[in-house]
Amino acid sequence: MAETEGKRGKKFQGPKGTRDFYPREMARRRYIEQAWRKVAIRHGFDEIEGPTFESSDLYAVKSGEGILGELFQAFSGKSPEEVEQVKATGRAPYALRPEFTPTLARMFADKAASLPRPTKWFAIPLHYRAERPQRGRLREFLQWNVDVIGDGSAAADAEVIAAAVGLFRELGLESKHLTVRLSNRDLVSEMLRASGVGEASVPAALTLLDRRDRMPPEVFESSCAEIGLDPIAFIRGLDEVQKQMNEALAALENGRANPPIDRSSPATAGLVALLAELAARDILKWCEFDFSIVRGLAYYTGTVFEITAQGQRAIAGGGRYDRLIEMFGGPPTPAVGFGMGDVVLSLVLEENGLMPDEAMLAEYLNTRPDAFIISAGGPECDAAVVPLVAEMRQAGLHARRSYKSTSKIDKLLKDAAACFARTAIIIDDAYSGGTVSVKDLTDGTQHILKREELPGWIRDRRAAKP
RNA sequence: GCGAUCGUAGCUCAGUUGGUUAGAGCACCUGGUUGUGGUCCAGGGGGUCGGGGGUUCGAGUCCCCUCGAUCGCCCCA
Repeated sequence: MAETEGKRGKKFQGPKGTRDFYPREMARRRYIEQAWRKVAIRHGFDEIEGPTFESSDLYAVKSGEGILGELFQAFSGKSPEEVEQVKATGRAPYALRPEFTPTLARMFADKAASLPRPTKWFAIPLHYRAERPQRGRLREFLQWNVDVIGDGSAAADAEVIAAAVGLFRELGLESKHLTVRLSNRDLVSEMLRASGVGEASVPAALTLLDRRDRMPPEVFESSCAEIGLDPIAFIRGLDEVQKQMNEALAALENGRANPPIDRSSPATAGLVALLAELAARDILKWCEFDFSIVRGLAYYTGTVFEITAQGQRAIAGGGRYDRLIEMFGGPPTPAVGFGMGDVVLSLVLEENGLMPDEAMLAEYLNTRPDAFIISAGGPECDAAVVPLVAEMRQAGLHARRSYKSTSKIDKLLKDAAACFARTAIIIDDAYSGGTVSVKDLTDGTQHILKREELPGWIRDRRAAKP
């Protein structure tokens, strides 16, 4: 049961696959959100946001059956027709957003005429998927979406990948922790056609390749046979091109001359162009080609990639979707982007000891109190605490005090340290003369100051610290 | 949607072959009455053992159902 009857009334559990964010967890969440936002802005992306729920039809436009089955559906229940529709069809008129790309495509299509090319957008929305929760996968999660719209060049592909790598660098992750695995659907499709797969069977073949690792070899082979593909020869050919491309990547990274690559294929030429763009952004060492990456979604067109850490599900995934804006009623517009979830990212950070402790989070998130005011005298000193806190706050400082009933200085100072206050303002008998003692809790030094000097002194002191 | 394991205070756990008012550490609160920072001492609040049902003289301890978490399958936007 989700609720239990206790002496005090009902007790509820949170819904399956959701998280409660107490201050400690919230600080970690803010840390990730802030890094996402900071890095996206640094890379020239503007933040957008859309509704938490959309018309179900929006997700039906480009999705397969499986995806619709994972939707959290929503309806107002206000009109009998609506309720009837849900009963009859099992489909509600709205759904909580399972991904952001349809919203983004809709938003772009609506204002396409007035938007610059390229348009660079990012978002940090909550997403909802009615899946069975597992490690690294919940039913409600945050996802960082980064997209370049209106630029079909390899430069745009590299631009979004560079943003992902920039995020990893911001958080202290290194190329040894993560790999950006690159592929290209056009290249794989081209090779499929060259191997005798009919045009109509190419999408099925891509899906097959995507699932290759998750099915028994016999099944894979028989399925290949059905669409006229010789799996052994094809995989060998694919591996050969992959090897060539990875050699080219290594050569470029080490500043050696490019080994000869067959550039007669437009797709191969595209990959070479992508390499040059990645090199220009100094992120080659994070990347490698892996043509087994196909991505499940049908709407991907050219470059596709996944970012993985050892032993984890993908931390991010994305690619080029040049047809999607058009499908949502906009002009033909190339686009590329990726999504990165907070759940796996958190796991990877924790696994590598890169999640900051409470004190570091307070510093990074700027939540350390500037001043913690305590009384060290008689009742008149006690009475001065609240007015002084108010005074500091009016001066724009983050001021706190203790809510304990004790008058023991050591316990009050402990209270100050517990919230990582930068200074403790100690009101003692000198207060009637207009001075207080200020203890700098970061270095232990203590100073006598006039009351009116406090805000300026605290600010200067704070600015002087690294 | 399927299978496996687990579920005792806010957290980490202990609870002998079922037996008196369920324990510890940490955290939290209050004291140790003029005292300067993660010490020390004493005291206190807080669990009816995820929830429901059953077996039994008696269940946290056995059985069934259910909720949740974890791992795998499906799926993975």
